[in-house]
Amino acid sequence: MNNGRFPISLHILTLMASSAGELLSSDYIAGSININPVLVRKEISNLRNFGLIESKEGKNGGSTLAKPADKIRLSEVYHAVQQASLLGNSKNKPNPDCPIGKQINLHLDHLYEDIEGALLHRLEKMSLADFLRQFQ
Amino acid sequence: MNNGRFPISLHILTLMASSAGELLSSDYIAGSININPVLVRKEISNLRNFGLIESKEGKNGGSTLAKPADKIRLSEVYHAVQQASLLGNSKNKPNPDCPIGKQINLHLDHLYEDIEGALLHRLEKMSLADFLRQFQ
DNA sequence: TGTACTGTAATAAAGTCAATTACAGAATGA
DNA sequence: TCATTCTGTAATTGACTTTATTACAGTACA
Repeated sequence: MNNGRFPISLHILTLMASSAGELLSSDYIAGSININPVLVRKEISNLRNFGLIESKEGKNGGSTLAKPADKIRLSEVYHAVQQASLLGNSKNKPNPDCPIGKQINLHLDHLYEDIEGALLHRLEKMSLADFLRQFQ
Repeated sequence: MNNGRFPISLHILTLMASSAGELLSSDYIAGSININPVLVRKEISNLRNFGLIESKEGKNGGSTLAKPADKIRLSEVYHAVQQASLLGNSKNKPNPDCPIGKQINLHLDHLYEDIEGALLHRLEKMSLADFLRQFQ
C-alpha cells in the first residue's frame, strides 16, 4: 500500500484541528494540500463515515471535526484510509505445487499482522492534538 | 508504499534458504512465485547489490544466498526493497502560504520515521532462517 | 431567488507496475 | 569450437490505479 490517502486525510484533519469550531470548505482545504477539491470531498466523505468529521451543506457550509482533536487517535485515521496490507499485497498466486510457494502467503500474512500490530500501537499513542501540537 | 517487491524478494530468499548450496535459476524461481523471470532477475540483481545473494552466469548458472539464512535479518530485506515511505509519500506540494501546509511534510516525515523504526525493530528480530522454520 | 456550498457520478489524463520482447555476454560441455 | 543454457539489462507494451476534471443535482443561506 503506497497509500497517498493517509497524508491527505491527516492534512485535512490537521487543518480542522487547527481551526477548531470553524467550518472549512473543500476548496480552502484543497488549496492548502494543493490537490483537487473533489478528491478532498471524497476523503471527507470517507472520514465522515468513520465518525471523524461532520459536514454542513449549502452556503457557508463546510466541514469540521466531529470530536475534539485529543479524542482522535492517529490509528483511527489509519483505519479509515487503510484497505490494502502494509508491506504489499501478495496478489501473486504462487505455484501450489511448490512446497514453499503453497505456504508462503500464509506466513507472509502472519508477518504482516505482527508488523501492523506494532504500527497501530504507535499510531494509537498519538492523538490528532498531539500531532498538531508539533506545529508552531 | 504498497510494495509488492517485499513479498517477491522474501519469496526468492526463502526458496534459496530452503535449498541452501544449490544454484536456482530465475526460471525456476519465477515458476514458484508465478511471475515473469525478468522480474525475478531484477529483484535478484537488487538483492545482490545489497550483499544478500550471489549469482553465477552461464550454463548451469543461477543464484544462491550470499550468507547463511540465520545471518540475514528481514530488516535487511526491507531495506533492500524499500524506496518509498511507509504510509504513503506526500508527493503533494502543499501550499507554502498555509501555516499548516508549509510544515506538514516535516511532521509527516517525523511520524513516518518513528513508525518505520518500530517496524524495523520487529523485522530485525526475525532472520530468514526463522521465517523458513515456520514452513513444514 | 441567486449564490455558495456539498455530494456524487462519470470520464479523462497521468502515473505506476508487471509482462513481454529482445539481445548481448558468460559458462558449460559435447 | 560451438550449440546450449543461463544471466543481465534495456526497451516497449499493456493493465491497472490514482488523480484531475467536468458536470450537475441538492442544500442552506441571506
